[in-house]
Amino acid sequence: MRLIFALFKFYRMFNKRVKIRELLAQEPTGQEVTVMGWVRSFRNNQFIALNDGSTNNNIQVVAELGKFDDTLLKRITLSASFKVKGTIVPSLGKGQKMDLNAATIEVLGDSDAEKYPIQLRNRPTLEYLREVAHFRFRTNTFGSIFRIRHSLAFAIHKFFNDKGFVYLHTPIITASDAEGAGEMFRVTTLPFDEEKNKTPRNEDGTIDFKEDFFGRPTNLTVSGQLEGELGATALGDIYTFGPTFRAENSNTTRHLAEFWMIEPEMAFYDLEDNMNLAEEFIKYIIQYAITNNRDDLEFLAQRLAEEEKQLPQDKRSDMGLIEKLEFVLNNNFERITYTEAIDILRESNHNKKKKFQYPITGWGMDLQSEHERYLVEKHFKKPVILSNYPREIKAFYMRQNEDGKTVAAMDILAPGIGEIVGGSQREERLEKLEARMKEMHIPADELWWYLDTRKFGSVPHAGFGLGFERMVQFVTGMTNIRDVIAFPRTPKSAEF
RNA sequence: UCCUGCUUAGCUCAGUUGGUUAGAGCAUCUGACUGUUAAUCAGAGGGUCGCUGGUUCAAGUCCAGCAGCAGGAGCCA
Repeated sequence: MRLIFALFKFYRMFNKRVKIRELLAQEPTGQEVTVMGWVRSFRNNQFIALNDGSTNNNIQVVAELGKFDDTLLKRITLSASFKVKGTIVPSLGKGQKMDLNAATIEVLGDSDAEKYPIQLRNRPTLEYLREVAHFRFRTNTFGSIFRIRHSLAFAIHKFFNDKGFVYLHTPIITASDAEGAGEMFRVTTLPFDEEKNKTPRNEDGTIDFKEDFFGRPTNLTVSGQLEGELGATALGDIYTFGPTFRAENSNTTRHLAEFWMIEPEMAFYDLEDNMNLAEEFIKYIIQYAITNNRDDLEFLAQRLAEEEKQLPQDKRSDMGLIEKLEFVLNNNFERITYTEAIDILRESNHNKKKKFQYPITGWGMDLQSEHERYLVEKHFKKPVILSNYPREIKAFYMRQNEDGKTVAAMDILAPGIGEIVGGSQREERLEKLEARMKEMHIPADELWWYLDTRKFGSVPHAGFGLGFERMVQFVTGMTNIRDVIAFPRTPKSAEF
């Protein structure tokens, strides 16, 4: 019995695939292993750099000269896939600590080098890689980005789970058109062939949505917040983490038509509790990535440093990527009110020299990107939490402050990214909420279910939304949001 | 949606004031070499100059329209 077990163990040792990340952490002691992966480079007709996606580091497979026939060697091309069995020994070369001396090399899938769109030595641009998004995963840059993206997503669930939050799945398809968070994508099964006039019509010529799948107009969600509040006012603390859709014609480095958002919503929280949670949350997930993705962050830090070398001096960052993240961890976010922000901006030399494209007209104005950037990047040089905005420039559901002018809103602004979190304490007083909805022409009858939370055991509560891709941008240092999501959806672009 | 810019070989880019046959590096292919490290060396093939129209004896180059992409703005996360 013991012999069978030993044989089995030996068999497994020799045949079970080991991930390259695990293998490289071991010491080379002549162990027999099987690895599988894709060819990154084939040097000297003898050395195969094999990568399996578990890390940017490759295992160097040594195919001893004369041991394998030419027809096999010809098939070792960029991105071809292989199963290699052999022995791990200390490397004779200088670039790596171990070699895999191949006993057998088995082709899993050929890769026609003439047609393969990415040549790693060519330094393909990020723009080009977006056009071959199905292959950009095979580059070091995107390998690192997507492993970090995964870590951040996992850390988010861990953070909230450890705090006893309930992960709530709010709907992707919503009937509510009243959230006011931007243009929506219509969801319908109605035919829209205008020529044949198949679209069902009412007598007055408008479209008859009673014939539609849900019997009413429906859209893709722009936010799970309102539904989230229903959960929070029963379960206590909830968070959502799902896709969100905005049909805005936005062409910027920080907008997507389909993106992922985290929206925690907490009963019995006030604005300050909300800010404390958001700051702790952001620091936690950054710390998680630093602890668990050191190699990938170092790779991206180097990539960013090289990219910035091409920029003029004044556009380069003061800190390296990892330095920047550690700085964020080790310092409190600056907390100021909107009113204080306006004062700072008004008194700034930048304003006095009339360098703002949009002048500081005074209290009540909406802050432009350039103003936010000035506060975060020039004045404080760290993340800033802005709170208590004028009620006129904020959403209907935000809690009205006693001054009658402001609401208990808070935005977190991050250097290089801008607004990364938007949140508020919610208006829990029915009369105040209804009055505000009336002023802002929000149809109360469509939101009867939302208002009910204020009629039956209403409680103070608060929440915020964090744009996941913007967070990934901040951690990876990628300047374009399209490079931190696997398959970006932007205006005129939905390939793959 | 607005403003600005870009579009030349598989990729990254040169291409002068409009002038004969549009170049380079890398990649690819062929050969050589063999402890390489983005391997190296030699040779070869590879182009509808984004699309449509215009100006001109002549357009990669000038003009207009369109498309796509990028950056900035707005909207926002």
